[in-house]
Amino acid sequence: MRPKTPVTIDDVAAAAGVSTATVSRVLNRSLPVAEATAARVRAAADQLGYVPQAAARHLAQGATNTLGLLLPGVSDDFFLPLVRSITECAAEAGYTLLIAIRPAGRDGQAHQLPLGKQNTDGLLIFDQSLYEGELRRLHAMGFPVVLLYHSPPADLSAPCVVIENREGMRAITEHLITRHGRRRIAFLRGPAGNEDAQQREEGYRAALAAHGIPFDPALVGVGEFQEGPAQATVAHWLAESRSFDAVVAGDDGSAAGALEALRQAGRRVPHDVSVVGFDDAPRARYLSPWLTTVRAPGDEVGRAAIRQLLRLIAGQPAEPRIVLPTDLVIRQSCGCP
Amino acid sequence: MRPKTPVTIDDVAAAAGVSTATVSRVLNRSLPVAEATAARVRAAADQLGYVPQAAARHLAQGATNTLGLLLPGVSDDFFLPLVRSITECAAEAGYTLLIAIRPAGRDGQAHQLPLGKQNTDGLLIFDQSLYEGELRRLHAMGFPVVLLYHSPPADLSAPCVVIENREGMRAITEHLITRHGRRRIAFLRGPAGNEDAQQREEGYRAALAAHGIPFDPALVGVGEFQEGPAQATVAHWLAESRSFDAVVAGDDGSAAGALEALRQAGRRVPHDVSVVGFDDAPRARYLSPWLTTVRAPGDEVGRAAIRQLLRLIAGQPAEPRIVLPTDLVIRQSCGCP
DNA sequence: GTATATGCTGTAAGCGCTTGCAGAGACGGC
DNA sequence: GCCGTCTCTGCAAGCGCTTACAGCATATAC
Repeated sequence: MRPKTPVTIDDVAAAAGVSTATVSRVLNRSLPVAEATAARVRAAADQLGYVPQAAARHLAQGATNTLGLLLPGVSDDFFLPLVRSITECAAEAGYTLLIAIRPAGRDGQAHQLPLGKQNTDGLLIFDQSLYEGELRRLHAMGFPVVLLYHSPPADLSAPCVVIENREGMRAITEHLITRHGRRRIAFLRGPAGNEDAQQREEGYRAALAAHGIPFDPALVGVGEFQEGPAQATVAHWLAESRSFDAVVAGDDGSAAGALEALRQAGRRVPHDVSVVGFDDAPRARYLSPWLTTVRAPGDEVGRAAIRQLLRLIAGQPAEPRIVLPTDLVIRQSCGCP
Repeated sequence: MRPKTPVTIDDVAAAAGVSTATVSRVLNRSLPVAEATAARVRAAADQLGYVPQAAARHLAQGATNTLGLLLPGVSDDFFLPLVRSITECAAEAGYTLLIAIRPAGRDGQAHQLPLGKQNTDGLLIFDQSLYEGELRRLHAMGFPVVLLYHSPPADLSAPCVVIENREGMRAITEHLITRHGRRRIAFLRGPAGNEDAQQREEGYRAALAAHGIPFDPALVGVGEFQEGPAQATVAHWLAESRSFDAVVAGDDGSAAGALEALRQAGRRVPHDVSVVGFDDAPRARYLSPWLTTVRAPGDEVGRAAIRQLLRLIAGQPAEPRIVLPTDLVIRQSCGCP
C-alpha cells in the first residue's frame, strides 16, 4: 500500500505530451510510432525512471510472462545444472522464472500448489506423483505443463522430458562386469514408486541377466536417493559380512553414502569394492575417489523442457515425450585408472 | 491470450448467489461474512476450481506479495542452504519468491535488472557491486532492499546481513598455528574488490601477526573463490617448490582446488599440508579429507534477511546491519583426528 | 412503538496497462 | 482539386480483483 509507483505510464505520457497508448506502443514496439515521438517518449520514460508495473501489464495482456518451476527441494546439488539452464532459457525467451519448492513435510495437499494456474503461463513440474490431482485439473483446463524426469500418469497426455535411465544403468553395470570382472554387484535402489528408481533397477537387472549373473535379493537394499539411508544400508551389509565386490547406487547421493560406509569399514574403493552412481551431480567430482557415474544431462533436460513449454504456450503441439540419452562418465571409483 | 481463466470471481459470485465483494471477503477473510454465506461461497469456488488471478489481485492491492532474490549464479552449492531458507521463510510469511540469476557475462547493464521495482514488494540482493546504480535508484525511491553478505556503499543506508568473516578466518588460521604448529601458511584470496575476500584476508593476516609470523607475499595467491584458479595457483607454487605447510583458502571452492593440486602432486593432506576453507558449503563434507572450515550460516542469513525485508515492507525500521557469528567446523583436513 | 447501534452484503470506483477502433493529416492518382 | 490510402495517434473500454461507502436487516435500548 505504500506509494511504490510514483511514476505510471500516465506520467510518462504527460511528460512526453502524448497519450498513454502511444507510450505503451513505443515501449513494447507493438505498433509503429514516428521516430521523433518515440524518442520523446523514451526520453521521458528514462528521465522519470519509469518501470512498467508487471501486474497491470499482465492483467491487461492476459498473460503473465512467467514460467513456474516446481521442485521437490533444493537441498541436492543435483538440481543445480537443471535450475541454471532453465533460468537461462526462460530469460532468453523473455520469461521470468518463478521457482517454487515443495514445503518439506506437506506431502498431499494438492490445493496448496504454490504457483499455479492463473499465476504463470506454464509450469515445469519436477515432482513425481505429487500434486497429481492438481496436474489433472491443470491439464484438463488446457494449461501448459511439462513434466521433468518423469512420465505423466497413463491416462494423461502431458508432455514430458525424461532420460534413458534404464540404458544408462545397464551400461554402467555392464562396465563393472566386463571391464572390472565384478560379479557380486549390490544395488541401492531409489524410493519406491519413483519412476527413475524403477527404471534404473531394471537396467541393473538387465545387465546382470545379460551376463548370466543371477539376481540376488540379498544384494539389493534401500538407498532412497539419499546419502544417509544408503550409508546405513551398506554399513549393515558390512556388519553382516555380506560379500559383494561392487555397489551400484541409484544416484550419486546414495553412492556418497556407500563410499562413506566403505571408508569407515576400512574397505578400499575401488580396490576392494567398486562403487558407481547415477546423475553426475556436481558432487561426483568431489567424492573420493572420483565417482564413476552416468550423466543425466540436467542442462539439456531443462532446455528441452522450456522449448516444449513455450510451444505449448504458443498453442503449438509439443512432443509427447522426449527421451534424452545418458552417457557413462568413467572416473575412478569403478576401478578405471 | 488463450482462455486461461475460464473461471473468474464473477463466476463464483454468480454460482453462490452473492456479489463479487463477498466472494473476495470470504476468500481473503478480510471482513466477517455470515458463516452460511461463506460456506456457500467456498463450495462454489471449490466446485468451479476457482483460483484467483494473481495479477489482478496485485493490481488492485497495490502489492505483489512477491519477494525478489537476486543471485550472481547458481553454480555453487554454497547457495543451496541460503536459497532453501529464504524460500521457506518467504513462504511462511505468505510471499512468493522470485529468484533471478544474473545472466552470465553481462556485468554492467544496470538497467536489465531482471526483477525489480514494481514487480516485487522487496528485494534481497546477493550481488556485490553489481547493479549499484539500480540499487541507488531503488533506495532513493524507498524501495525495500536488503543486502546479503555485503555492505552497502558508504553513502547508502540499505540494511544488510553479513557474517563475521574476519573473526572466522582469524580463528581458523590461529587453529592451524596453535593446534597444528603450522608456520608457513599460504593464503588463497578471493576476487579483488569483494568484501568477504577482503575481510577474510584481514583475518588471516591478523592471526599471523598475533603469533609473530611475518606476512609473506609469496604465500598469497589467486583463489577467486573458485576451484580452477585455486588449483592452478597451488599447482604453480608446488612446481616452483615454494614451501608451505598449510593452505588457508578463501572459500571452500578454492579449498577444493588446493586439495586437488596437492593430491596430484602427491602431497598428503593433512599430513604434509593442512588445508582449510570457509563457508562450510555442502561439498565440504564430500572433499577428501573432510574439510575443516568456517561455517557461514547461510540459513540464518536467509532468515534474518527475510525478517528485515518484511520489516521494511511493513514500513518499520530495520536493523541497519546484522552481523552473524561464524564458527569453526573442525574436520580432518587441518590435521585434527 | 420509535430511535440507535450492529452485522452483513451489495454497488461501484478504481488499480495501471493494453488494444480495437476511429480520427486526423499527408500523400498520390485520377 | 477531390477522394481513396496509408501512417500515425488518441479515445476509451476493459483485464479481474479489492475496498471504501452506502444500504438493508435485525438486534438493542429507550
